[in-house]
Amino acid sequence: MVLQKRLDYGFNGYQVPPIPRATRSINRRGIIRRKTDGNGTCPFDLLATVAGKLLGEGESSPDSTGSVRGKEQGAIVKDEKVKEAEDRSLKEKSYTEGCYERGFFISELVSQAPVVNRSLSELPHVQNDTISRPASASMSSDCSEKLLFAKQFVNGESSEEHENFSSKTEREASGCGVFSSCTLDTENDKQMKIQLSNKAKVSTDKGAAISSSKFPDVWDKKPSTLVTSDESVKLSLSTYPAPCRSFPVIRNDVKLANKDDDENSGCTQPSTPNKASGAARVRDRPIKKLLASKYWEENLKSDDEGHANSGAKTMHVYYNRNIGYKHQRSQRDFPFKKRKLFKCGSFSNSDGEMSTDGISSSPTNDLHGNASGSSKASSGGCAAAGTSVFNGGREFLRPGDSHVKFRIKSFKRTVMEAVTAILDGGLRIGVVFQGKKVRDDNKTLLQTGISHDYKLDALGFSLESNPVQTSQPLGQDCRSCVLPYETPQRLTRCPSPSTAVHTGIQQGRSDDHTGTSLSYFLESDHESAPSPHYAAIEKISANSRALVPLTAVNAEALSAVPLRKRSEATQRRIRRPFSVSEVEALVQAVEKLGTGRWRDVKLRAFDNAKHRTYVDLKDKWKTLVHTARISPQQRRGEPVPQELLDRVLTAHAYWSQQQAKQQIKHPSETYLLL
DNA sequence: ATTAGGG
DNA sequence: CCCTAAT
Repeated sequence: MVLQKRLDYGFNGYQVPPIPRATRSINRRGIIRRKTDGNGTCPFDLLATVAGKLLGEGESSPDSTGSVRGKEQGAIVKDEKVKEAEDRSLKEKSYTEGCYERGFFISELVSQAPVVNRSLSELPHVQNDTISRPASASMSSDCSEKLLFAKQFVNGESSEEHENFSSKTEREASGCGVFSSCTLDTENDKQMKIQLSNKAKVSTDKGAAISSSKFPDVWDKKPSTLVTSDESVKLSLSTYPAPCRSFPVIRNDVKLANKDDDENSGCTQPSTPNKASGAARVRDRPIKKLLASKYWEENLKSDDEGHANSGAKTMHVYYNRNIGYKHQRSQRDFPFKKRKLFKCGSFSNSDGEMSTDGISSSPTNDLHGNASGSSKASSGGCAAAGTSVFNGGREFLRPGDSHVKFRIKSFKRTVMEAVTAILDGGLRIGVVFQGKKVRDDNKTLLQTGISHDYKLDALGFSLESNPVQTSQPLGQDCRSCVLPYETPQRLTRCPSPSTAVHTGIQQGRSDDHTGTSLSYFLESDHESAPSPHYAAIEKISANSRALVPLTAVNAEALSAVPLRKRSEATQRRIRRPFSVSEVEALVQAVEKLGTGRWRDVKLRAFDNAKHRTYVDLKDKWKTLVHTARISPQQRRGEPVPQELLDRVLTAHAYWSQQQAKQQIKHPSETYLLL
C-alpha cells in the first residue's frame, strides 16, 4: 500500500506500523472494495485514508450507514435483552418442565451409570459376565465398558422381562406394550439398534403390581404416596421404564455382587457416607411431594405430548435437582452439556449420592436373572427405595386407560435422553417401524400402528451421533486419552482424577481398533482439531457417524428430538492453554505485524488452528504481556521461556510506541499528502 | 467481521 | 475465555 511504504520503519524485522485503526476500518467499509487492481494500490485507499483522518474521530465517515447501523444494532441488542428478560421466566418454566417431563428415570439412568461402571471394574466376575455378551465382545475394554453399559441398559431389560416379569397375564392385562428384549448392536454395522420384541410388554400399572409382588415390603410402604398421588395421571412414558430401569438394575446387581460378602444388602455406596439412605428418602417422599406439588399443575399443563408426570416423578426430580446443583458448581469447567445433565438432576457422583435416592431400583436381579443378590435386594432398604420410586415414577397406567398416549416424539426423546445420559454425546433417535422410519413425530405409537399387541419386532429405533452436539469423552484416566501435541481438547476435557468420579466410563482409545466405531463415535467432537493427528481422528469419527445405515439422510426426522440443551445456552469453549510453540508463533507474528492486527496475526500464524480466533490471540497477547511483567513466581501454567517473554515485552513496547506515534504523526502526514 | 478492553 | 462497544 502506498501509505505503508512511505512509513516503513524497518525495525528489527518488524514490519510497517499499521495504518491507524480508524483508517483501516474505513477502508474495509466498502471503499476498499472498489479496488481495481489486485495489489490493493488503489487510489481509493489513499483517499479513504485521508478522508478518514479529516473526518476525525467522530467520523461520520463516508460510511453513513455505519452510525445508523450501529444504532440499529444497539436497538436490536436492547430488544433482545428485554426479550431475554421476559423469556427468562418462561425459560425457567420450560426448563423445569423439561426436567419433570423427562421423568426420574433419566436421572436414574445417569446417576447409575458411573456407579455401575465403577463397580464393574471392581468386580471382575461381574464384568466378565456382562462383557461376554455378543456385541461387546469385540470391543476393547475401555470401549466395551461403555458399550456394555449401553447394552446392559437394554439387555438388562430383556432379562428382566424374561425372568422377573414372566407373568404373561399381567402383561396382557396392561394396556401398554413395552419393549423388553433389546439389543445394542454396534459391532458390525456400526449401528446401534435397539429392537423391541414382542415379548416385551409393559405396562403401566404393571410395574406397580410387579414390584409389589416382588418387594411386598417395599411396596407396602409407599403405596399411598405413589398411587394416591396423582390419581388419574395419564402416563405416557410408561413404556420407557423398562429400558431405563435396567440401569438401576445393573448397578444394583453389581452392587450386590460387590457387597455380597459384607452383607450390605445391596444398598448403595459403601464407599461414601451418604446423607440419606434410600430408605430415608423413601420416608421423605411424602414431604417431598408436598414441596414439589406446586410444580405438579404446571407439569400436567405443560405436557404437550400427552405426558403426565406422577407426583412421585416430580418429587424425584425436585429432589435431585438440589443435589445436582451442588455438583454443578464444582464442575464449572465441565462442558456445558454435562452441566446440563446435572441440572436436570441426573448426574451423580461416585458417592452415589443420587443413587441412594431410591433409584437403585428394585429388581436387582434383573440383569443376571437370578443373580446372587436378588433375595437380599428385596429386603434391603435400598431396594425399598428403588421400588417405590420405580412404581411411583411412572408405572401408573391403568389397564384400560385409553388416554395413554405415547408419542413418537416422547419415545425418541426418551431414548435419546437415556442414551445420551450414558454416552454423554449428542444423539439422534429415529424410530423405525417395520423397517421404515417413522417420520411423523406427532403421531402416537398407536396411530403409527404400534401397539402392545403388535409384533413389536417390527419396532426399533436407531441412534446416530448428533453432528451438532459434541460428545464428551468420559474418561476416568486422562492418560488413556492423551493425544500428542496440541490436544488440549481431550486433555482438558478429561476430568481430573478427583472429578472423574462422575464419569467412570472410559472410551476406547488408540489401542482399540475393533471398537473403533463406537469409541470414536463417542468421542466425536467437531470443534477441535488443529493437529493433523486430531484431524485424522475427526475423520474417523465422521465416518463412524454413519452409525445409522438405515437412511443416513433422514436428519430431519431424527433430529426431531428437541435439544433443549443446545438452545438454552451456548457452551463455553473449553480452555485450551497455549503451548510454548503457539506462543512462539504468536510472538513472532506480532513482532512482524504488530499489535492491533490480530486478524492478520491469526492468518499468518494460526490459520490452521481453527480453535484460535483472533480474539483468542489478542487475549493471549494480553496475558503474555502481563505474564512477562510479573515475577516468574507469580506465573502459572506451563512456563513460557523467558526469552519469549522478553520478546513479548520488546515487541509490545515497540508497537505501543508506534501506535502512539501514529496517532500524532499520521494526521499531519495525511494532511500533507492532501 | 474486527478490534479494543473490561470481566 | 466471554461479552460488549465501537468500528
